[in-house]
Amino acid sequence: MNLEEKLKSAVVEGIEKLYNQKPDEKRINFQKTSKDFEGDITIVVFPFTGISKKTPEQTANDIGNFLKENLAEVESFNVVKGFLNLVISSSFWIDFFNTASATEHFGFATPNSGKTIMVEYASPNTNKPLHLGHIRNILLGYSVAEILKANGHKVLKVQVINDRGIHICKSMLAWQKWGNGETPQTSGLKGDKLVGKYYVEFDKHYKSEIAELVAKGITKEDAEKQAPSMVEAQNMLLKWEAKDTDVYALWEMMNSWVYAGFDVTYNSLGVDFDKLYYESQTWLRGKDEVLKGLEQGIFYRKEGQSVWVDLTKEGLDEKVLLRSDGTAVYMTQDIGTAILRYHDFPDLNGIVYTVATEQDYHFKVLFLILQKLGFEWAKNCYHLSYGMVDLPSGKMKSREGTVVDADDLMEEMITTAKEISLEKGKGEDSAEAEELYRMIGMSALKYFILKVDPKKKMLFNPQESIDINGHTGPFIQYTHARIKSLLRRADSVSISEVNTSLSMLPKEKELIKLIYQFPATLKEAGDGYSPALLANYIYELAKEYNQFYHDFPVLKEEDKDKKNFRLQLTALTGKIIKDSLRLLGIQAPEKM
RNA sequence: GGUCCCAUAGCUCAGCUGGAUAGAGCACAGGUUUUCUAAACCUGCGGCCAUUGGUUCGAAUCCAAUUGGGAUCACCA
Repeated sequence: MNLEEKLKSAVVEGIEKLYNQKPDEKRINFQKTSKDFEGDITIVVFPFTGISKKTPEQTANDIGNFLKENLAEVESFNVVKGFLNLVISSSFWIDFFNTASATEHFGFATPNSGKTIMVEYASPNTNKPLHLGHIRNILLGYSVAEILKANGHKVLKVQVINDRGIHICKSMLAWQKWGNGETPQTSGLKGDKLVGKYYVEFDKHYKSEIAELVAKGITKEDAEKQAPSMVEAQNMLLKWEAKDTDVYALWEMMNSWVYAGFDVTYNSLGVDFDKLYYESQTWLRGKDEVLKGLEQGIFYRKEGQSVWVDLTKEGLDEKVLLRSDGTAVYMTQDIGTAILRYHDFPDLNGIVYTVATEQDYHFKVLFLILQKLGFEWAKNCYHLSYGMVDLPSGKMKSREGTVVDADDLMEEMITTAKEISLEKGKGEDSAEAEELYRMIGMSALKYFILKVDPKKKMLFNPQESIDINGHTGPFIQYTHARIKSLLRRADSVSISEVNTSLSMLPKEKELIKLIYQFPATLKEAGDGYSPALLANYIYELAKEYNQFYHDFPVLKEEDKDKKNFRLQLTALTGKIIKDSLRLLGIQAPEKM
């Protein structure tokens, strides 16, 4: 039983004894005591004045007295208006501290003690390189997965690769016509960049063809359909669906280039996957499921043989699931993929889809359809919807070329980290130093993105993101490095359990209280799929530690017990920072 | 037009299920080094929490309307 639970049941008991009436447990809430008053935990007693029939002050005093007499942890209390401020005994805090220090990964739940959850993230198209938007997706998905693991769940990281469709054919066609056999090896380009180049190439030709046709007096709409490039691309798609050997071989070759390119980016980002789903392998399954639903009368046909689902009762629209020519739409594939996943992993307790907020409607519909099809598990599917990343210049538009390329961005971050280090006179010319610049640059980028509430859209200002002071990843890394440096110097000192009678300084107690909140914060971050909660927490912790570090000696403290205590406090803080950073996908250097 | 999301300091963001005088960082002005990493720490400056009404002991937080911004509503993906 933790402190809050103990307090809660004691408050219930106390109110019952004092006023002969049971209070509503939900109305008992605790909060941190404001800095302006003495105390650790505050109970708001306004809700109980109805029961006590006394003034808030008297009620608070009654309850305070009861708690003080009946709970060893409550050392004293004071009352300000309707606020009952409790002072928790320092022996409680030290006891807690000793246990936490002795725990391997303090705050983490026992591995595999919870549910099995699949987290989907990244899921790019294969015709364009990854950009800043993908970075937010990837960092979020990865971090959520790691946080869920830390909360004891078994997690499967997956992505679905959109490797099928007309867009791929466009790149293929352009490469065939104008590529002269160029490969990543001969061009020196990353595979995804090379394929992306031909996608752009296609678009260029396509547009000029349209312009030509329009000049001849054809409407724009018709021109878009008649343009020779488009007709050819569509033919290619038909050939692909018929598994034409040549087209298939080309498709496989170019996809392999893209995957190799993506892998490089994933590697730089430090993320991984347990399983990949390819749409080319799942799209047919979706068709089957839709046809089954049609037989069961869940869906219906419209004129022209297209298949639809009616969601008007749910306040949504009608949605097409199969075109009149029988081909699949996006939704069809997603239905198939979801069902396949539960087939692959029967013990799955939920799927988290990390997909941009633009698709809120799509996922609402998807989950509804799955429920209509009778899949109970659909209610455990969650759309982790994240906001767009805007630039100071406005929105990112791939068509307008205002996209921030993922690889370029990372490189720039690392270069800047190096420049700053050199400016500060901390640079040196070694492989080790290069690795450090990489860690710092990447942490600036990752923290900048992860500290923002996923649901909210965010502004990505390149200059601020590269910042290393203040509320940033490097600041937290620095705190960790500082801690490590201190501990290195202390390695000859034996660390032993702290005596509960030791008197703590306010700053030390503040640190312990903050550490006390770590498990709850980690749990909230998991339950709410929000790395931002964790990110903001470690910033607080790092800041609190830095203040402590600045004001009080650790190694130079002469009192042996105090020195031991401070060393352990330092060690525990360092462990929590390191563990938390890892959950955010950020490395914690030993030196900076 | 329907539906959904958002609005907090000059800028970027915190503020958990309603609780005490709304917090950080950046920017700006200044200060701290014979002592464990100054990528640190401290002080100052900065707010009608978009507006209006409601709910109640109590609202940045809940409800409604208004204004401004964004997303979405394809036999696209």
